Amino acid sequence: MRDVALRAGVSVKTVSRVFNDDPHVLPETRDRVSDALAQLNYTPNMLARTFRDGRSPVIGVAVPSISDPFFASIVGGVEQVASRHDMSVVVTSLGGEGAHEEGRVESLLKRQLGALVMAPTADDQGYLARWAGKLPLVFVDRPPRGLDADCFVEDDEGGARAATAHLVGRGHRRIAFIGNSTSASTTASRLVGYRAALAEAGLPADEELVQLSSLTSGGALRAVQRLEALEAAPTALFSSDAETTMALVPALVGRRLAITAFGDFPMAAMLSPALTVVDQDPASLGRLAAERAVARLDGPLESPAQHVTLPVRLLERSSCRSPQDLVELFPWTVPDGGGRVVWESPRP
Amino acid sequence: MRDVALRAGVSVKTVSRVFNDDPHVLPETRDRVSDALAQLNYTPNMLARTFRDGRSPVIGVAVPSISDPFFASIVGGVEQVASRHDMSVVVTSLGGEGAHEEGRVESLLKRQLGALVMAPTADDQGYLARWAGKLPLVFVDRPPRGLDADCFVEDDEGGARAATAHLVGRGHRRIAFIGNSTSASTTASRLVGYRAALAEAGLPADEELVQLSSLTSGGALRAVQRLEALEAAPTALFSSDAETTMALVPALVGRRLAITAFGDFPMAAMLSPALTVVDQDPASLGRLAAERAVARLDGPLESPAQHVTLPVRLLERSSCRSPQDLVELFPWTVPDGGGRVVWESPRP
DNA sequence: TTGTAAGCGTTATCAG
DNA sequence: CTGATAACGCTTACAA
Repeated sequence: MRDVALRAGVSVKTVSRVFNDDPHVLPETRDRVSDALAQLNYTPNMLARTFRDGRSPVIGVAVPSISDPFFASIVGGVEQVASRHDMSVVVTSLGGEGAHEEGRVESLLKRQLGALVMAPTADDQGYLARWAGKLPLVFVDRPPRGLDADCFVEDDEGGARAATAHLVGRGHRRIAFIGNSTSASTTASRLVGYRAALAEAGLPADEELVQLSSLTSGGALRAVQRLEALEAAPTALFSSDAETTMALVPALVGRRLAITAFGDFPMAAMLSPALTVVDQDPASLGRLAAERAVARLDGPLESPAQHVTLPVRLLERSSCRSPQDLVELFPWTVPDGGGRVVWESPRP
Repeated sequence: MRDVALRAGVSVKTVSRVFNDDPHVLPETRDRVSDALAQLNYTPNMLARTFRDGRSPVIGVAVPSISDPFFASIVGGVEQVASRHDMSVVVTSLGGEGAHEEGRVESLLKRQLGALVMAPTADDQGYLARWAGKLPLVFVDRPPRGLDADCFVEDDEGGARAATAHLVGRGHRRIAFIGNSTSASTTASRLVGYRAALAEAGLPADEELVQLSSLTSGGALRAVQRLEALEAAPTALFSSDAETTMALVPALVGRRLAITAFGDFPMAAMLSPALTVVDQDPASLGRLAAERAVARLDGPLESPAQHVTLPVRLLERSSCRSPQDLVELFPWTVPDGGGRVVWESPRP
């Protein structure tokens, strides 16, 4: 920039003005500077600009796993809004366990983010209190614990209750709940909804029917086997999240069960039978969170936190027959661990 | 930081030293500073540090769409490596069309990225020449055009040839190619592979059988209908990418065709029939690209560009019967546009 | 309309 | 071992 100023015979401040389209520059001067700019093909150093005003035009996004399609959609939504506001998006995966959350998030925060959007994995976000006044913190999918902040979640309890009631309406009386650990608050809320539906139908809440399995396909299979071994085995399943459902599907091959799941996912409609699911809208979640963050950035940081619950919809497909009418699930598929390698690229 | 120095009765430089574990500090001084640090709960300003050394510890990732599971996995791979090296990841979606590429990428670059990993969508990356000397540029999935740079792609041609040959081996003689626009170099290479397989089998290259459809499910359906209307309709399809395949699946409901696809995707093994696919490894692609970027960051920027082609594998599942033995595809599914809404959360 | 000076938070340099 | 000073590139406040 100094070089440009020198070449154009002006001060650096004038160069800065030209760059920022400050109207108080003589057209003639402007041209001279523009020429110099072009000749040296000067690129402004955003880092310096950013440093100067102390906050970077960056929205941080922290999610359990960036490669999970659900969270990838949230990130996509955030990115869409961010780019409209000339902000970038930095992402961080937290891992499922919550152990890394604080470290990962703190290291993001140290970079003077403009705002943070996060789906927490740890049990407590109290450590964020010291940041709360400095930048907008917006939670998505899961509310914060030990901290009050803006939050966009979906109607976990209502959706789970509707999905369970749907199975009850089909005549099922033994309905299992399968989900990952209740450390995720979404799972806890869905469990509440599930139990509410059973209670409303006057069905007993049998704890044996609640399986908090790990998310591997092996774990899902074991959970299903435990359920089958029960004296009064369930005729239907409610799966608490898309990740669990995807792990569960291979375990259900050839079995006879009805199933309803929280969370749609690619190809759920093309399975055989097509899965009846509670449909969420992760992209909107991301967009709304980002918009809230941007609004806080412009306006006052301190107004009371908003807690928004987005509606979800129960999408009926064909996976919920009545107990008498149950059919084999996924009858055509071959549960061979994903296929047989019949060719491979030659290695160099 | 000045406050800390004041409180500890030392200079800011000493505070800095304590912070950076500089050994040349008396233990006693160190303790005093540490106390002050804790009491004021000082947080180092990474932005300033970063500004000072002129380059930010950030890897930029530019992909067509962050919410596409394939690219989300690439981002996940990059992020994994980045976090091992204490770097963050900023992501940007380019959109399928290439029109926004230059703008989006330039605005990333202006932020003094440490390195850039990208899957280009435009026809030409010549505009990046001025950046090539300043930071590592690493391409993934698709090679750059109009620029030489490090590049990690998968064996598109070989995989497509194997997948097509697999269909030929099952007795198919009329095999269609469906993909998105050949502006993506991956599609172009796969088309080459497809043609090579036909040529090797002595089959004619009928241009009517090559359908470059748009990626919507309606577009896929029209492409299939055009193929069916052909005088000599195909008995088998080769789908050129996962996005196309996912759009295609609903269009194939109840039809009789064999199908092979480039690119695995969640639940492909659970469709009925399970899809035979060319399996890629996007997470590795991302990891390798990031590792290369980091290596260039440490070592010399200027060594010759490396072009690496990763092997792919053909995963046989059940979607490739012989023409005589063809069955209805996805017979159980209900092509009702994804389901019927039977319940919705009450709106506030 | 243009220029000067100061400062954002950190670290390298070099002197003490 | 510790400290003063300058510098990174840019912009704001103020002066000319």
